[in-house]
Amino acid sequence: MTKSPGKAVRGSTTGRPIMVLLDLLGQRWTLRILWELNKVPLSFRALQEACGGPSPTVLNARLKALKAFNLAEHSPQGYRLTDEGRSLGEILLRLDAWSGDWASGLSPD
Amino acid sequence: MTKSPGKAVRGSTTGRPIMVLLDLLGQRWTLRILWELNKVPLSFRALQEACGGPSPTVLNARLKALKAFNLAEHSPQGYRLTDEGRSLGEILLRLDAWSGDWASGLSPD
DNA sequence: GTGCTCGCTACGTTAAACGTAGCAATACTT
DNA sequence: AAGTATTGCTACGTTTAACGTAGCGAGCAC
Repeated sequence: MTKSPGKAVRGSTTGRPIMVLLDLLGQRWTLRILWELNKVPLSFRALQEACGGPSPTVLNARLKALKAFNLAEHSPQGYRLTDEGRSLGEILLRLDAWSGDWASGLSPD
Repeated sequence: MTKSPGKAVRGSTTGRPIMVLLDLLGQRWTLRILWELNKVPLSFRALQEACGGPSPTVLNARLKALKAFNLAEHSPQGYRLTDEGRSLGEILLRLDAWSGDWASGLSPD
């Protein structure tokens, strides 16, 4: 069974796109994979290393999901984000910017 | 041990804020909790229901983390986002907007 | 007191992720 | 052509995260 907007996901039966997205991004490694691929295309093994060593089992599962959702694809140059994936990646860059301010407010040195 | 920017997290030993953030948001229910609290403050039990029924064990663990990271707090009106939490919530609204376009591109009816 | 809701904690069970091993396919080397 | 390396995985037994139900102590309502 392939999850997609319109179908039920963990914690929501409505299948609203945002719920599907939150469910997808809430799975371990998904955000990190998007983050890494947003910087540069990587081979399976290179991606695994860049992420800090998730098991190939999970990595493959996540890549499968990202491909099914048209966010990533497997090119000759390795795995990379699609156009849609890159537009999502831009939001991740905002998270990065945000996290800087956030960190400087926490546990001040 | 309390994780915080500067300390190691799953998949990263550097403790860069973005890594801490991706780790936090990549835990199940965290994004959803932020999403719900970004709309309206909720009591523990109401939040649990709004999220679609995560176990109280996990919910409490997430709330603990969000409080430790100064993203949420427990007010007399229930759990709610801090100022910082709300600024993160704004980025989630962007995710919502993005997900609309994303969904319309997937599996066209 | 009786009965509510509230914020949890306990605890046994299921599901997700781990880590190591290894295989088939292609590419590179000599 | 034969050997070596790399790539993209799959298999599988183990550990960790999340589940789900039960229930407790505190506070308020009547």
